[in-house]
Amino acid sequence: MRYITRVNYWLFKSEPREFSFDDLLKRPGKSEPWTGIRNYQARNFIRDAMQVGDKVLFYHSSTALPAVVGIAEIISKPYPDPLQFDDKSGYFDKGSPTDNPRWLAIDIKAVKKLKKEVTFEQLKKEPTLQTMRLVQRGNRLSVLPVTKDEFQTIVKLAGEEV
DNA sequence: GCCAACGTTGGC
DNA sequence: GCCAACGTTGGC
Repeated sequence: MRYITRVNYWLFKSEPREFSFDDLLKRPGKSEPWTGIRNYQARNFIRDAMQVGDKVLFYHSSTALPAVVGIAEIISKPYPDPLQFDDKSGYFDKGSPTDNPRWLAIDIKAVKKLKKEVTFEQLKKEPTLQTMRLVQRGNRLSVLPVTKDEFQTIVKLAGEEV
C-alpha cells in the first residue's frame, strides 16, 4: 500500500501572557493540548485538514511586539476538546452534545524557537507575504492556514535554514 | 484603552 | 431568515 503524506502548514496565535512559546518548551515532552478553540472556521480547519506532522508557526498576539516566535508540530489527530464538557471551564459549552461534540482539539509539540522573532510589522512589509491571511484586514481566526512558501519565507526571515 | 472588523445571538 | 445588538479579537 502506498502511503501518501501531505504536510500542511498553519499559524497558531497565542497570547504570551496566557501561554507563550517558552511555556510550551517547558512542558513535559514540549507538548501541549491546543484546546479552547471556539470558532467554527477554526474548528473546521482542525476537523478537515490537520494531521500529524503538520508544521505550525507559533505566533504571539496581543503583545507589545506581535511576532512569530517558534515552530511547532501537530502530534495528534483531532479529538473532542474536553473543556467543552467541563462546567468549571471558561470554555464550557452547554450546547455541545456529548455524542457529537462541537469543539475539537489537537496536541502540538515545540520543534524549535526561532533565532530571531519575525514581527507582524516585518510580515506586513514582506512583498511575498501580502496575500497571507494573517496580514489581511480584520482577520481574527486563532488558527490559520499558511502556504509552504509563506512558511519558508518566514523561517528564512528568522535567520533559520529552510 | 480605543476602535475596526466580524462572528454570534435572539427578537421579530 | 433578516438584522440590530452585543461580544470578542487584536493591532495600535
